Amino acid sequence: MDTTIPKYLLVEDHIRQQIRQRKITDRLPGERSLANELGFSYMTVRKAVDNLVAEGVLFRIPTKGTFVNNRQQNKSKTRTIGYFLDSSIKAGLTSPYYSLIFNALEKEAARHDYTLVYFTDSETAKLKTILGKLDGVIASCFERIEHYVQRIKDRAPVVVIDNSAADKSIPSVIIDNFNALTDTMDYLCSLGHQRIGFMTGLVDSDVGKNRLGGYQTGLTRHELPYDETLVFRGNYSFASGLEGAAYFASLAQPPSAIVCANDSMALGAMSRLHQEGYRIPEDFSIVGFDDIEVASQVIPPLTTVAAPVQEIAREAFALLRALIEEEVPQNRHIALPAKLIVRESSAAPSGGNTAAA
Amino acid sequence: MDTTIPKYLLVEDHIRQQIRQRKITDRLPGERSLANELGFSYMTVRKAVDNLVAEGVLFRIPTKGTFVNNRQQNKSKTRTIGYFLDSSIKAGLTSPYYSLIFNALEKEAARHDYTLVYFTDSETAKLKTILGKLDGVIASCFERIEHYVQRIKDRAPVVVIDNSAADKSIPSVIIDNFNALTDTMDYLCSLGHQRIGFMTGLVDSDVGKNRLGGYQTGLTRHELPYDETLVFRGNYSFASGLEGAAYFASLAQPPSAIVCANDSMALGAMSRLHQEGYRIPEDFSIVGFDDIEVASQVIPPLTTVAAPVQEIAREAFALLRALIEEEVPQNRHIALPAKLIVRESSAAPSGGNTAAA
DNA sequence: TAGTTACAGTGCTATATAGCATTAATATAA
DNA sequence: TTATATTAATGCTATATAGCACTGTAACTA
Repeated sequence: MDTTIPKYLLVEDHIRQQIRQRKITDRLPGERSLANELGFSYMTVRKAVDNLVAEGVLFRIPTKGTFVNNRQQNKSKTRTIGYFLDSSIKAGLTSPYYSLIFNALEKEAARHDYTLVYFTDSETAKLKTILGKLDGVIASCFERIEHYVQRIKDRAPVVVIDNSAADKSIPSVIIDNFNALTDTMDYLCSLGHQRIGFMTGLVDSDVGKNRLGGYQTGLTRHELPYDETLVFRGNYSFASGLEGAAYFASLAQPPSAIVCANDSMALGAMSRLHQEGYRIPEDFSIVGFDDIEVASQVIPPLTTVAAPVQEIAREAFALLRALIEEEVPQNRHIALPAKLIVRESSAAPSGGNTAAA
Repeated sequence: MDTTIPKYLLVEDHIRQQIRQRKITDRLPGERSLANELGFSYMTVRKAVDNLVAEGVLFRIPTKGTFVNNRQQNKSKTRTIGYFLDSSIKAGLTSPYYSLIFNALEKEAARHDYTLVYFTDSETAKLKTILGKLDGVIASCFERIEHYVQRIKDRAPVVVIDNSAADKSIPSVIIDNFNALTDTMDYLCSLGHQRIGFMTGLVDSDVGKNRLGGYQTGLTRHELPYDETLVFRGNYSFASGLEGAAYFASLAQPPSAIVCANDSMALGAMSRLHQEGYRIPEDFSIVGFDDIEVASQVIPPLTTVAAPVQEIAREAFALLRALIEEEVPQNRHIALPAKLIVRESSAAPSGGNTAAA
């Protein structure tokens, strides 16, 4: 979000990819033609090549060309694996959800006698240092998955969780967000809600898209119209939950229920609605997603979809182990169901529009 | 024989010589001024400096300058340091405070070209594996500091933060909790509060003791009696904040202000009091500790003591670096002041008992 | 006095351009 | 055929310039 990727890194990644895909096996195109081809300036491409040479990926023979260095590293088993969190969600450590994930992963690692270490985004040089000490990596990336993962992949096996890369060769473990949301909609409709608001997360990511998609499909399944004014674009933060709630409350026809793409926003929404004198669930039913620790403690306890963190950890770890052992996993892409947990923040609408049961 | 020496090599040699002759001992002139001084272009000088940085002769701190790397290479081998979090507060990753700390540490590490890795409690065998890959460790331990630290100490230098060990040879960086609390009490008393409740954290630890001690001393300074019923034993969790608030509200003579040993409890307290129909700050003034992210976002924004996380990170890192380089730090125990940030969750008591200013 | 704003300095990225040295292939000349 | 020049391609060095992001400080304002 804030960090724009330097172009020379893009070029590096591109070259790496070409090598990985065997499109380049020995000699690279000349620096100038590469520059033309990619649309970057000569000096930029040169810098990228320089770096790769420094890394040992490539080597140069003056007047002849630049070549791929084909000798491989030996992989040593350190029995340590890393959990990587994209810096764009590094504040994500603040996000209680990632704490759940981390704890679950650690538990799983301990069970298999692995040690888990957490690290986050850093420059390639440091990444190299770290990866040399790890057998494998489990990564949470929101955006630019490929950017990160490709760089890691050269050094260690990777499994992505909670998101999936366009490059389908990268194994992933995700939540079935779509069906979790249609379930939520089924539940709310069965209570009689007919105007249901949705507070999105970051809709660039798969997670965001699928939760929104589940909401929309849920509406159509129950023959409810899709109303743009009932969708608020949040960003997963408590603060945006506050905003969103204020927005919904200000509508001429406010919804009777608000579905939030995560718990932090749901808590923010409850806080704001409370403050403005509304009662929950009488005036608004609130539903979250993740089931973070406070969700069950807050008053009223939050109805939310429980992310199956332990299962995610288990599957991700199993996948990673297979990759480390150079086995071929049966299934490289796993989607896990998530279950709605009904607590007290949701109820039938009191506005009297109780419909079908 | 006729091979002309590249200018950037001349520049490199020049810089090397300056360092050797002690004409440059720490900070280099800026790249631009160096270019002017030597009569070469900026990019040429930059290339020379780039190379020296890659060699490890120099290191850069963006926005600050470029510096001579005086440390011997063999001391710090991995340029990776660990942040250890006692498993008793491992849920602490859930605790937003430790996220703040972690982020601050990482920033500081990056600035000195170190990589930070997070790990937590595990058996000695694994601890050994990890420590072999680290140059040093910064540790947060609540209980049994010695237990953990001694085991780490054999393998790598350690600095403890937010707590101090009985063994005074272990360096530590802590917050001046005591004075932070007396400041808080001064503030509340100046508003006219005379019955002030305190919600403790875990009182086994230094942190817990000193915050409680500051509260008590604050009372006596303002000639207020120490009343056991006004002290609730919490455990830093949101849930115990809920409990504590319920307890205070149930008293025959409830306090007009509640000081909480951290923000999570303060948020829990606000939630509960809200729920029971009390207004904040009219019925209860609430003060927290830490200044976590949501503290400023919640309604009403929370008055709290801001933990100086960036300073903690800076000092801890400086101490650790000294230990890694086997220098003798001037001061092995550092206490940093924390500042009260007044927001809207605190005000003069409305009960009419406004006393001395 | 305390908070805010503006600015200057730092390193970082990016591009355009110009010419050098070396090599291999090709064309030309003996 | 052999030798020599030409040419194009490679990587390498060098400079000028423009703007970004971050940070600490100095000046300003409330």
